[in-house]
Amino acid sequence: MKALKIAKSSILMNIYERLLSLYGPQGWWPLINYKGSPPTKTGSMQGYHPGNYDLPENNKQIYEIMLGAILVQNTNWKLAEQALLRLNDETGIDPEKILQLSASDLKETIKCAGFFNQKANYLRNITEFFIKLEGRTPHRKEILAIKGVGEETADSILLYAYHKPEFVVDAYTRRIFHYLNFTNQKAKYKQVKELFELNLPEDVPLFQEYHALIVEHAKRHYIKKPFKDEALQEFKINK
DNA sequence: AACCAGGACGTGA
DNA sequence: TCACGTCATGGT
Repeated sequence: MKALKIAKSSILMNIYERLLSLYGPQGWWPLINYKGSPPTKTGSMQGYHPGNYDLPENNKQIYEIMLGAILVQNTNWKLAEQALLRLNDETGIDPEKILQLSASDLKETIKCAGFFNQKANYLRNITEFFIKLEGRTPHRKEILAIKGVGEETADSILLYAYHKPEFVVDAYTRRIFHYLNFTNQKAKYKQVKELFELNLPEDVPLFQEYHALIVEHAKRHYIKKPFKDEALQEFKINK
């Protein structure tokens, strides 16, 4: 049992190193309010602040990560970012000003990111939450209690905005590690999360970069079926 | 022209 | 608990 755990740990690190050497640091979480960051697209070697794991550097950036985490739900970052930039134009990412926007204005502003009716509500929910925090770091349960925040979004906020060692599991993570036979399709969120958290050192920059690399890798090899993934073929578990 | 995107929620079984 | 349906725009 312990031997298996060590082996898995080693393989997970090898996969990480492989992805990192393939794509380089991704510069997550992308921040528009980051001086010296040209608003370009994310992706391999195109992140906003690759290799900088000290962000966010202020409360506004924490709030920006929260907004982005909602906006990017079930859409791509390019569109979420457009919505974020428009919100920035209108409010400067000021929570009070965002609450002052009318519902219709808010919806119109974020329309490009899809699901704008519910996301407008979710943005308000998380904005009220953020204001009430008054700079305090929230617990996972508190964040999960916000309507519009599920497990992935909560972990994204904790990992990238608050540097908490919570591994983020998204659809891509499931897809890759199911393909490699590390998890089954129907594994619950917590199970997949623990595959990483129990077999990797509790290292925030590692968790941040790993998740970002998974997304980049999946975009390249796990969109069209059947999946091939020659880059990680050697790590596939035979069963 | 279907299919997909860095999900979450409500519902009925 | 769980399997589905729903939410919606934009890119390929």
